[in-house]
Amino acid sequence: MGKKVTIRDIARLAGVSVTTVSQILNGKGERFSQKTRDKIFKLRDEYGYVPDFNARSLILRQSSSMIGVLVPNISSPFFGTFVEGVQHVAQHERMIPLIFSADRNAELEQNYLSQMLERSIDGLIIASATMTTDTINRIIGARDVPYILFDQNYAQEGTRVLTDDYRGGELAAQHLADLGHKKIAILEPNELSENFTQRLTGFQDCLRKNHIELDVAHNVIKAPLSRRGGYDAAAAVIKAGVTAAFAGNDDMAIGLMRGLRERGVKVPDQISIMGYDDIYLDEYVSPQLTTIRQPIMDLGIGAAKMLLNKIHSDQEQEQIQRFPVELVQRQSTARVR
Amino acid sequence: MGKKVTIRDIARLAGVSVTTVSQILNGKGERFSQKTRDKIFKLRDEYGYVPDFNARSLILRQSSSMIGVLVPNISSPFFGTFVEGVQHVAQHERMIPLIFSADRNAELEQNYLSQMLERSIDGLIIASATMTTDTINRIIGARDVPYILFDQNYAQEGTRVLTDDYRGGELAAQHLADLGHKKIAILEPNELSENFTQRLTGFQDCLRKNHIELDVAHNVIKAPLSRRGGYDAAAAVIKAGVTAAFAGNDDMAIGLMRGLRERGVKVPDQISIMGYDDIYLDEYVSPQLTTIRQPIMDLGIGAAKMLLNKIHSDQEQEQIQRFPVELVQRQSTARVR
DNA sequence: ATGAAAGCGCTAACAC
DNA sequence: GTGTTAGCGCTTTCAT
Repeated sequence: MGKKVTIRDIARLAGVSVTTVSQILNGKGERFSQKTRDKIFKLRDEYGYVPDFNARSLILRQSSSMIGVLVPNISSPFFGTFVEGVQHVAQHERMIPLIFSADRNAELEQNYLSQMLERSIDGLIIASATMTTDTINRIIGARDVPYILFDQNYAQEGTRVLTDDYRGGELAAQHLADLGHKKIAILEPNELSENFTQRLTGFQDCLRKNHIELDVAHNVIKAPLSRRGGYDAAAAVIKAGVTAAFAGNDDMAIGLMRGLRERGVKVPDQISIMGYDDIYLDEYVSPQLTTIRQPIMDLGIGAAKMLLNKIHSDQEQEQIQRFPVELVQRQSTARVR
Repeated sequence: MGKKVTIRDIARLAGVSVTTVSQILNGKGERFSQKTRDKIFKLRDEYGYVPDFNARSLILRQSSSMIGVLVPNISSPFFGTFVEGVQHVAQHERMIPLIFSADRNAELEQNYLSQMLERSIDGLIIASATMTTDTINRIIGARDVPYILFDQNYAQEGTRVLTDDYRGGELAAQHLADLGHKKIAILEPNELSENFTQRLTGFQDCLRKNHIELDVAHNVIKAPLSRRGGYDAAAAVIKAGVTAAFAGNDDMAIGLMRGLRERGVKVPDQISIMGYDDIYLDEYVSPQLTTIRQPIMDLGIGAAKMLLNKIHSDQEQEQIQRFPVELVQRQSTARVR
């Protein structure tokens, strides 16, 4: 790496003290002669001197100015967009986001979490598929690191950004009910994180209100929350003999549509499909996907702002920021016939 | 934030010296009595003591163990997947990737670059849409930070991972030629980065070999490299009266297909569409997209490995790692009629 | 078995 | 105008 040049090297080379160099280079050099100043700057450029980040932050007791972001899957449109929102806010405050994609792997998640903590991160945004608040708190330990929960969590407490999942479920159910569907299937993940529980409760409550019975034994289909998961569940959906299906998220819905297409089932003519999230792809698949929109980018922005706020104000109090959802009606749902 | 507990606090609390604490906590405490050791560990847990990262790396002269990754757009399937590849390798070596999505914004890119450099990053992977190697070198300055170039760069030099873009262009052209297409349009971005130049040269050379004329004046359509860009270019493609179009990347192709669909043009019956990249969506759109496959995840893995290698071995020598491309034939292309 | 002391590279009171 | 000095929190050599 080539030995690093230190402030002392520069001082020696210039025949001045380190103070002089330090002050001048930090823009506090008014009191030094122009000649000295020029010399120092010249030397710095010549030798490519850069202050050691560690030494500097050690003495200035700066925070690391880093926030951690833990998501299941950065290459998904949903989390990719979310992260862009976070990054946008962070950049604004010259905070660096450490982004980790842990692929729903518990060990990896905890691993990343520890690594971030070691680096004395200022705060965390966690969309963990596996960790409970207990686990998180245990790893954080006595450190005073604020965190914001988001999306897939097994938590009913803690500061977090939420969307109105119950309402989202209702909107979806009402939409299908309005179209006259009576036989409806649900695709949901094996482990129900809090947001899914809400969403499904809203969905089922609303069906009931419309006097529609959900055949829980046959029409609640478990599948991974992914395109692949939806794709593989196509057979089960067909077998269920339903006229509509509500997928856990858009990825899943898009996979399901592909699976149905390959089996010769027409969407929405034979089966209506609803997703959830409103990822940017929805408009590009065919038929365009009807879904419940979450303001994904805003969620990222909101989470980041909330976290920064918490970092700066140091208030213990639990906060919850709630975002609205809405029905986005496109082409994958139609009146039953 | 709560005052941080230092090693001295622990030492004082335990009634021992800082040496004792340091040694024991760093697993070099064999020489101390079991009783002391227990006491120290207990105190650490009780007070949540964690060594200060800066102080520690200052004295241990550790590197930051961070690598920077600069991409145009983290929420795109292409770069998302690439980044996952990078992260995979980094994790393995306990390196932390700093991931920045700069949205093809020159100022932002340089900003991020500086920020990373300030934090004495160990190396960089740059898929910059705007910076030349000159700009990069200028910002890096005298620092000895290795970097790997990737994808969109205006560079014909420097250590980098490449795919055989010329060959990819050829494969695409040959495929369309084989299907009997004579009237072909190209969708390309306004600024041609090196990989695009190669790709298009390969494409055109191959057309020529097949005695197909490309009407450069009308059938080379400029559009942003995005779904939106492709979507908006649909009218121009129709107007060009071609039987096939080769889009700059899959995102663009997917947008284009949507645009054509909305205008009642059937793909591939009326117009065949080819993309480039083989992002994971290609199989989920309808018709499934024919494309030239780049091994995206492998590129990420390769770039990261190469960078780590360069960081550790400190060799100046320019290296190039080349990855193969291949034709993936799906449903968006068909024999002309 | 334990500790004193030096020093990593830097900044900032406080001299001179 | 410029330098001396005292740390920041930590690890490590070398005594004791």
